[in-house]
Amino acid sequence: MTLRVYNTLSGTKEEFTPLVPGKVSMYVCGVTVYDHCHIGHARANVVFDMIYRYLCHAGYEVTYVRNYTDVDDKIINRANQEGVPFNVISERFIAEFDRDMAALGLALPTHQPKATEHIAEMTAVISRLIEKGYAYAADGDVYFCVEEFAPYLKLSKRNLDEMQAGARIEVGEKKRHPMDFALWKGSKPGEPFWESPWGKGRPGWHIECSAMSMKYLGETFDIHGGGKDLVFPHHENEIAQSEAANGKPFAHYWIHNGFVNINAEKMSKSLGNFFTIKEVLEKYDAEVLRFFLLSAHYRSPIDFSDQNLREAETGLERIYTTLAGIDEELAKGEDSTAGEADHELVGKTATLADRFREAMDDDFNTAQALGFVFDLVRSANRVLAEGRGDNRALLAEARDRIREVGTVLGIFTSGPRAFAERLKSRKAAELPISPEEIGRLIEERIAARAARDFRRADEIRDTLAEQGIMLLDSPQGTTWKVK
RNA sequence: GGCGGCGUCGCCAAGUGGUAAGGCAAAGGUCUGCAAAACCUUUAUUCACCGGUUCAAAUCCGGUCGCCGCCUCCA
Repeated sequence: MTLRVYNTLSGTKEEFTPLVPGKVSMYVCGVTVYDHCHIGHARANVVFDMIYRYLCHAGYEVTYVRNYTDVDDKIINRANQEGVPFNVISERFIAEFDRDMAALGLALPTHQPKATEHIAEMTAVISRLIEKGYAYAADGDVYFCVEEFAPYLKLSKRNLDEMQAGARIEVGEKKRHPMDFALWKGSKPGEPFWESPWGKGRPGWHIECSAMSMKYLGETFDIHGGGKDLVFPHHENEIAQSEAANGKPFAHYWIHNGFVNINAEKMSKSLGNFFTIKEVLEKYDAEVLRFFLLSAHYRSPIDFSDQNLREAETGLERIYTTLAGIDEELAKGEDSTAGEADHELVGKTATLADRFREAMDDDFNTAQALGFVFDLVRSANRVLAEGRGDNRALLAEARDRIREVGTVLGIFTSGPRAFAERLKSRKAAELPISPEEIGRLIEERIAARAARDFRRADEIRDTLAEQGIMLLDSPQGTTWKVK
């Protein structure tokens, strides 16, 4: 089975055929670095990280480019508010972005170009557009002439007349057509600027992606991605600039991820209903967040709520519990006897990689892929519960298959014990009782149980339970966890 | 107003022509001094509603209702 990808351009799933066999070139729009990232940014970046990892896993040599938009109105505004140069703001939030992405366990893209380091490439594209009659300079600004580019709006599937009827467009006096967009903006006093054939100024938003993708990936490349909200105008304008300048197709496959919602409404800065990545990571483990984001298909909206995050946490814990159980079983040694291998577990283990690939080949269906993992987990748990000391090699195999899937999705990457400890210490910090006090009560209970004073033992269990602590008895002793 | 998407068990979520994955929650059982975890069993004859096409539809077509997104910066 071959990879099939939903292409926004055609509106259908298409078989994925890269330009150069065995290689994939992919450009994803990064962030404008003027503030901390929110969960919506987390989703977009986790989704494309997953796609990147899967393409690599599928054997492609992938060149992945993700940019930083480090000059723009919002950055300048913030810099003015704080009374600092714009690059102080952009550098600060580039560092914050990098920190957030590292916390989420993202692989680094091949290239992470910054707009301000590619001004020359941009002015070159703009000059070419003017020469070809697709753009015009007007009093220090340069605009793209949308009427000159016939396929304009082919990605968002609109038409110019209707867009105008919508009439929320400001008719810039320098523009010939109200939909024309800026390639270059003449700088006002106090704004950062670069020299150009049209005077001092700075690039428009869209041109950086055209120029940088061309530099790192060529005039035509395979995949261009970003959030759904970038379809219009950003990606539409990129297509116009690049295809007009080069006379060649731009990106072949356009992939857009769905939004993160809060109460079924889009999370966004303007609505003010957003959570930053840092806020969420104070409450939930990064792997839990990642698991949650991948538990729905990347194009569907996903609703962010405490309940959903907690469910994701419980689900992920279930998988880790199994991995821990397998490790414990294996610690007991080799297969005890040459017993018969459990048929179901053999089957589920042997087919996981294929089923995973099938799900992922169908437009990166991570939700289905995780369902298959849970299938195998249940089989493994059954064998574990049956105390099959004769199936250890098989259990080890199952664990390795689960881990393999996890590597591609960027989850199950911790040791099971480390994961459990992380969750525990995170939750313990919110408890009304100290771990020392819990330990003391556990000791007391052990003594009570040894004396068969079950009444006192249960009293202690109940007291702790009231404070959200569950005691777990096992032959190895008593441990506790936070519920 | 234009364009696009969605509506599947109490909740989350796969499934896009062949007779409803998976997770969470819930109930019963096994295990346990009692618990927890884990295992086993149960939980949608039905996929917003109404028509139509088909041997066959959650999946295709038409209509209705509801929700959301884009059309302005936005992942």
